[in-house]
Amino acid sequence: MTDSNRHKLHSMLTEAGIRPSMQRLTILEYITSCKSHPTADEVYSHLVTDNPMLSRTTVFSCLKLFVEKGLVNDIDISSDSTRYDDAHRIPHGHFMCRQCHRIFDITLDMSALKVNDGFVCDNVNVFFKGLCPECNKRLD
Amino acid sequence: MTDSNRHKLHSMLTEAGIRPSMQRLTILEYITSCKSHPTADEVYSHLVTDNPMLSRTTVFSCLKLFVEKGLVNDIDISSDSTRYDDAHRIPHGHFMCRQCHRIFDITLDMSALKVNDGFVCDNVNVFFKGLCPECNKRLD
DNA sequence: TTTAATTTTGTACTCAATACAAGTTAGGAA
DNA sequence: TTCCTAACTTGTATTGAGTACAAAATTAAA
Repeated sequence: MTDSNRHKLHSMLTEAGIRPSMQRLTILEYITSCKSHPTADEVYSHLVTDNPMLSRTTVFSCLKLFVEKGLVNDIDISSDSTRYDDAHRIPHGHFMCRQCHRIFDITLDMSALKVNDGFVCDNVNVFFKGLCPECNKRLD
Repeated sequence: MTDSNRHKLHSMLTEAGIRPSMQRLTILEYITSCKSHPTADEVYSHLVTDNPMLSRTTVFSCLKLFVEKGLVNDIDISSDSTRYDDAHRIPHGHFMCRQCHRIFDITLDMSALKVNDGFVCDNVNVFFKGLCPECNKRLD
């Protein structure tokens, strides 16, 4: 991690009202640099090799905190584990392939999605399911 | 259940390629008549009072089958239990209140939501989260 | 320093969902 | 009808993502 990146992550945490710690910086660094929409256990497995003292519980609780503070989005596209995504990207939808189970970003105009009067919405998700181009070709 | 309704449910099952059974008719009848987006356990708890021999496992497996065959939609709007919704309604979005945890239908033009070329989509979900009118008023 | 508050860690636990095998039911052939 | 086979249901045991909790470690402030 570069010093400038570390400083940026540090600011993201403090601006969100989260006290920075090594664990939180490490986890946020991975989520913001990762494009695979990992589960909490995948984040843990990846980080624990270089941080042997890291606890699985810490990963779960940090990710939960990040979601509460709006730094990270949680993606409940299927009933198995929750996946996580950097919230500082242009809003987009997600596509889950039923065959390979990968998650793809889908460019969308999310601003068109409005709720009825009286409802106060702080979060929108658009989830698509089906076959990704690769799996569709393979199964043809 | 009226005879005409029973006949309609029977057709829904056979047309979806599902062999009708008492359990399947009972579960489908409840889902299609219910507007509360129940979890599998809620479906089971409600039905078991009048059907004491009904098994929790049967409810889970029937609902899973209905989703596979497109009779019912599964709503994974939060990371706790999956909720179920009649698929024979006009497509709509869902709003989950963070306070009372109820799920509300949101009228939406879902046909505007398209995926990138190459992807084959068979299912779309739009999930909103925030405060429902009642809870928003109460917390003001 | 000392103290108090916060964070991390590890273990134990919860509970939605599933695997599995035994028991039951239903449909088709003879 | 009766037999046979396949499909369905049931109950128990199990899985695994996520959480509760308390002790240990770290940090901020006085």
